[in-house]
Amino acid sequence: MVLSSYKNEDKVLLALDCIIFGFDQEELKILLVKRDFEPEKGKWSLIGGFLKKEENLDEAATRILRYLTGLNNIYMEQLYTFSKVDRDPAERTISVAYYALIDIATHDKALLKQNPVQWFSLKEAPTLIFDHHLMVEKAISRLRRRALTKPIGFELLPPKFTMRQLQKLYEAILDKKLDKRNFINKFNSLDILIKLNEKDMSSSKKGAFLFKFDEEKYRRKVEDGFIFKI
Amino acid sequence: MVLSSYKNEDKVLLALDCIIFGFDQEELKILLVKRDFEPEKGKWSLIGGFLKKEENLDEAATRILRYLTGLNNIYMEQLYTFSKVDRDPAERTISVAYYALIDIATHDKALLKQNPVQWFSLKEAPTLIFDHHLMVEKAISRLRRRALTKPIGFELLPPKFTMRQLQKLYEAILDKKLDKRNFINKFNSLDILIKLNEKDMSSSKKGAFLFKFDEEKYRRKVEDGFIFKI
DNA sequence: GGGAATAAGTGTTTAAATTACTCTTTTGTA
DNA sequence: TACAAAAGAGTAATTTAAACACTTATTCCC
Repeated sequence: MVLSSYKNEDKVLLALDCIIFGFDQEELKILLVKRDFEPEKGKWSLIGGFLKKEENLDEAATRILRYLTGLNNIYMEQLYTFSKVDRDPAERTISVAYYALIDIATHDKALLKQNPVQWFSLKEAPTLIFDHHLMVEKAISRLRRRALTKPIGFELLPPKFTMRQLQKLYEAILDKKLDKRNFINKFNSLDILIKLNEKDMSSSKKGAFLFKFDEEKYRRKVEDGFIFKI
Repeated sequence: MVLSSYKNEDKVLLALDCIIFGFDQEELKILLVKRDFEPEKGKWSLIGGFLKKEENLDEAATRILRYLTGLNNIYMEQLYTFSKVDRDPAERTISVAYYALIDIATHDKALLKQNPVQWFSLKEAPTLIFDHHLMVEKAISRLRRRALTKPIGFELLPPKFTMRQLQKLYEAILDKKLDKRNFINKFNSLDILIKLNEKDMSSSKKGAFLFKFDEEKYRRKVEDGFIFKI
């Protein structure tokens, strides 16, 4: 059985579901869609789709996300494959979960065109169909760990951001308050940010300097054995 | 397409492949099988099989492993799902990789009955079929990270082991030398080992005390917020 | 124009964790 | 009985993490 040819094996439907994280300067959000077909029509769900014969999973996830947001170049990562026998009551499907990170401010216009999708704060998200809550839970815990060892947080911010925004993002991801001075000292010691000669005046009278992530410098440091660890 | 019913979607073959790690008191090994069917008949491969309609992936991985080793209660964890379109030249298959940890000494007899399987040291393993080398690579890096934050190493040791054996295991997993005193101090401070009133006399004249992992104590500590970190 | 309000920006001290490091003990075997 | 072979045990130095509070710049309002 295990060691035999595979002519007579069962085939299955392979779905993909995307946990799309966004950040709005205050809290982490996820993008959900109101399902417009059975089963579970009218309920909130992760964005999903099915794998096609001619594509691999990363490509399928990208296609599904682009179909929804109209955007390429989104950070995505495969999360886990969910396979409970009756997870979808309509038909046996296995679902590979991906998570994506996008900056809400930059991408909101494209999304707003799509009627049935909506951002929900993590803490106020509605009940989801199937096992989607498990997927979200696992995605949060992966994001939390990943944010400490890879600079993926920048995917959730605009290209230029203040230190305050960066700190608030990490506080949202880790769900705990951080000390301002320690945070800034730590990040400065990593030496992967470029301080711009520009201030953001929207949040204070003094104005806060804008920074951007120095992707090239980061890459070079990694090549030299540097490990990002906040 | 994404938001439509799923009557007409493509179905695929869903395979599983298991990276089985073992430890023989000196180095990390993986268990491979000589493939006895086409394609790639006669070449070395990970242990694999296909998902059946009535089981989920964890169950399938357990079944496949039991079929091979005759054993239950093996530590297994889902690793990643591989989906390159032409990864299997015979037919489009998606493969979910699992990795398992077993103590070679305890389980070797059962394995020896199975002719086509063989242990290979990681550094001397033969070329593998398909994308199995990617699976192994990813499994090693997962194991390496996991071993630092979960006491999974004990799965690779006999129930009773010496401090020396434990250290050698960690050295094998992390692929670097560790300082004997620091290692022992660190582990003692975790306070999850039971020192037995028994010595292993096989490796020295003085004899080395045997220890065992206190699973119950570990569980209780975790409940109190303890995080294993070596 | 002066003062109040608001958030930005900045270092030091203390505690904790990690690393580096070597000699003595035990006991079986020659 | 002495030699070989691995076990066992503690301290000092360094690095990293955590706690902590005041000054500065600017706008807005009076």
